[in-house]
Amino acid sequence: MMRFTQFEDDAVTVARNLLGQRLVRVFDGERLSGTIVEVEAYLGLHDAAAHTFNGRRTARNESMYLPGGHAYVYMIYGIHHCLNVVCGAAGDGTAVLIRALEPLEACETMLRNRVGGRTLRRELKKHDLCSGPGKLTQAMAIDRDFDGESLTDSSRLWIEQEVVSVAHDSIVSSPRIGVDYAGEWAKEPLRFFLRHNVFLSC
DNA sequence: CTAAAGATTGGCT
DNA sequence: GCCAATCTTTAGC
Repeated sequence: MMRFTQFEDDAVTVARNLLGQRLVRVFDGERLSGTIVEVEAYLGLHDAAAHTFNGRRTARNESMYLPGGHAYVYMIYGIHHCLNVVCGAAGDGTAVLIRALEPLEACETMLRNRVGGRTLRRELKKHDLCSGPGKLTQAMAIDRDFDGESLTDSSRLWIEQEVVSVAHDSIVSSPRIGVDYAGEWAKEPLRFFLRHNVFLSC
């Protein structure tokens, strides 16, 4: 197994390279994992959709200024957590949001985590497990405690390099989701996902 | 101090 | 397609 460590590139490069790699979380001594199938790039201080826009620096987004390879985890809508991988050099404020996974290992545990957090009435299918940024963090029990975690050193959260890389022409791009407040930046094709994949958020 | 909004999700019409 | 849930963060006064 090779750990993925190429986090120092720009966010778009990292975003594209992360597709097809495996996010691994050790939870209660068990390996939970999934293939990354959907991501979004946030380009830093000049990107109106990024939390670091205009150099904004607060307690919440501080870890987004760490060197590439660290996690930036924040709570959204008071309910969900979102997992980002910081890119570039220290101070860049760039990151990639992990938006969806194809569940691979310990699906039963991830299912339990999903149902446990909030009561769901309908039965959860495999494609409902990690098909959104808030869903995958709930399935993998990732919260603010992981903010600033080093994905190159951590023994509970990291990314593994798959042997076979994703074909260039199977990567599709679109505008990012839920960033309408960002004006022209909302239109930039900075969401990347695997074509025809069943496990996407939308 | 107060208010408003948010890189979402699930349930209901 | 619409809307509530739920609460932290941030901007503004």
